[in-house]
Amino acid sequence: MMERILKGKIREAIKVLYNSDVNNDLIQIQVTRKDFKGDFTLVVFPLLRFSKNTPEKTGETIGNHLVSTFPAISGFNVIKGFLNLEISGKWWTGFFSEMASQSDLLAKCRVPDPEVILVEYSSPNTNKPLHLGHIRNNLLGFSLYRILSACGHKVIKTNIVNDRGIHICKSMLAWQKYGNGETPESSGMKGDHLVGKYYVIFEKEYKQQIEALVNKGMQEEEARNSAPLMKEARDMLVKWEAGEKEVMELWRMMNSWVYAGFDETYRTLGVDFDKIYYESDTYKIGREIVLKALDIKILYTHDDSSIWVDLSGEGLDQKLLLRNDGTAVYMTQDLGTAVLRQEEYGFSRCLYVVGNEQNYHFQVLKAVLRRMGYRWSNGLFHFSYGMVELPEGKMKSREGTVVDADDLIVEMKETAREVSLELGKLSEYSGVEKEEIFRKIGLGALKYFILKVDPKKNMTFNPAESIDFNGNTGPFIQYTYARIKSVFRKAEQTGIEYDPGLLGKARAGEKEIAMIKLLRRFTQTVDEAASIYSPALLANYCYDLAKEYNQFYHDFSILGESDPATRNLRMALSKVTSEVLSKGMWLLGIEMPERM
RNA sequence: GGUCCUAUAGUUCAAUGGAUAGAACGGAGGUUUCCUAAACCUUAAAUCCAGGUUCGAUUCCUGGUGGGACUACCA
Repeated sequence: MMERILKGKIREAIKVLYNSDVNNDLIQIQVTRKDFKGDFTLVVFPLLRFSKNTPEKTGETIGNHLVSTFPAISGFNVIKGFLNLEISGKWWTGFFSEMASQSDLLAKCRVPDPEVILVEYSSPNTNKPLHLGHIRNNLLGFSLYRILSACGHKVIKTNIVNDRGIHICKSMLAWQKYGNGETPESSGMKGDHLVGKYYVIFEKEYKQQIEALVNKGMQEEEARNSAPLMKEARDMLVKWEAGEKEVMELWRMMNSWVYAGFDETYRTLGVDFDKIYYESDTYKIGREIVLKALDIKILYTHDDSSIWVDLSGEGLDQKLLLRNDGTAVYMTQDLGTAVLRQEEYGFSRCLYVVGNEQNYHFQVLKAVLRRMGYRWSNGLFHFSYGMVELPEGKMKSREGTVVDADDLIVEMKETAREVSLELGKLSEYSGVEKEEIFRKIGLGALKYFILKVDPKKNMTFNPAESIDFNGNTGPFIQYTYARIKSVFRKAEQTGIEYDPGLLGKARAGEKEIAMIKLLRRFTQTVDEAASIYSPALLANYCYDLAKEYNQFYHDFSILGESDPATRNLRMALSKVTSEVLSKGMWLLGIEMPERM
């Protein structure tokens, strides 16, 4: 790594010039900004205390010393307090030959001490289909999995399905009353959508009952509780918890419909899981640990015998962990899931990909586990991401403003088809091939749009405008890739061969060196994306690289270049760029079409 | 009330405490006998306010203001 070498040389230089030992933190090396001459920049301000001189003089002195002692540095200039070091073209081409010959681009990213890391993502409710918010969740979770795996960690993708509770009973009850035995087969509906339909029917009927009661003079609060449908739903939950046969069978049947539907969505989205947990299993474990903790006086009971934890010492509140009837709440099952996972995998880190609306929940979860003495709770990390909002505000299922995941994916593919057919570049390909290309482009646009944004920020999705295929978009990067592939097809046709052996002989021009510099940043970007959990970093890197390559492609002929060494260099640059783009996008879960 | 997140061109997004705050879309204008114009080039346009720390602040700290979330015996 050039930065590290430079740091060492500069340390030596300061030792010799000023007879001082410098802390590494004070040697700040950065990539030289565009518009300035040079490759790496040393910020000299922090070193003035050693030189006891002006920034200009200090830069000058260090620059001169470096040029005379380190051959890779071919020159320098000092502007204000910035020492811009110029690295010789030979060093760059040398670096690039090495990179071009490497079979595994990510080899440098492997950490010396791999960890076992669990990533929990998706976490759907089984009473309604997935929506745009879940898409962000799934894409982030899956991409984190790929990025952390690329760094050599053993990463386990898990999903926790919220498959129990009153909300599930609502769909079940509505289906029982109004469904007339409708099934996914009989209706032709996707299972999760069918179940979601009955959830909506329940809410509609329930609302009518409340209104009727209020009109008879009842208070709204009371009406809400005494509406017949709600009573029936509660009865059903009691029966479910008691394991009553009929209810369990209905529950299993409708759940199986939902899971089949989810599986389809996951498949089209290109995400999967190594291990799926069900809340209906883990809440029992949660109950046990809560009772155990009560025995050793970590928790306390209220007058009504419900069980609580007092976290006011940690700046949090009291929190209920088990109801007075012994039934579990959300926190109970998450405690159980965490403990179960630790037993099964012995993870050192567990990432919860869950929206920022649950920040408080995860603070409490961690605090309770710590209180209970689980050391590994330190490794729990809430990967808190922002909401996806519509231009008119938050998505609300009650107001029907939810963007359905399946619909959106279909629309994306359709738009890709329209754009593509209009451009008319694919006429020679078969229907199947074309469909595959449309799919990759449509999904690529959607995925990139979501992943390029800093995860912790809320983002806006405008159905009419957000999905573009020009500019800073997935298809832009895919297009760059497809063009490179096209160059190599052309090379094959015309019999131009790429000869890596000639790389050493090429002299790189300014633009070629710019490309090399950018390519060099790939592994650093992967490392950083892993350490700060940010796929967005990688997405933006891929864009920068594609942008740079497009300029290069526009300004220079690759195959048309007559000098064999230069042509080879340009071909190598194209090849490595395509590999980096493809690998980078792969880390985001985005596929690349060979042509478009 | 308390806690957390957030505020950058008209819009959607960038910027390890560093130089002249980058892109894209949209606006205005231009490039195609040449490896894919889903591209490339030119151009106008922005750091919420007030303090503080620093040689240097969009970035860190404090206080405001605006937006969002949480503060459920829902999940």
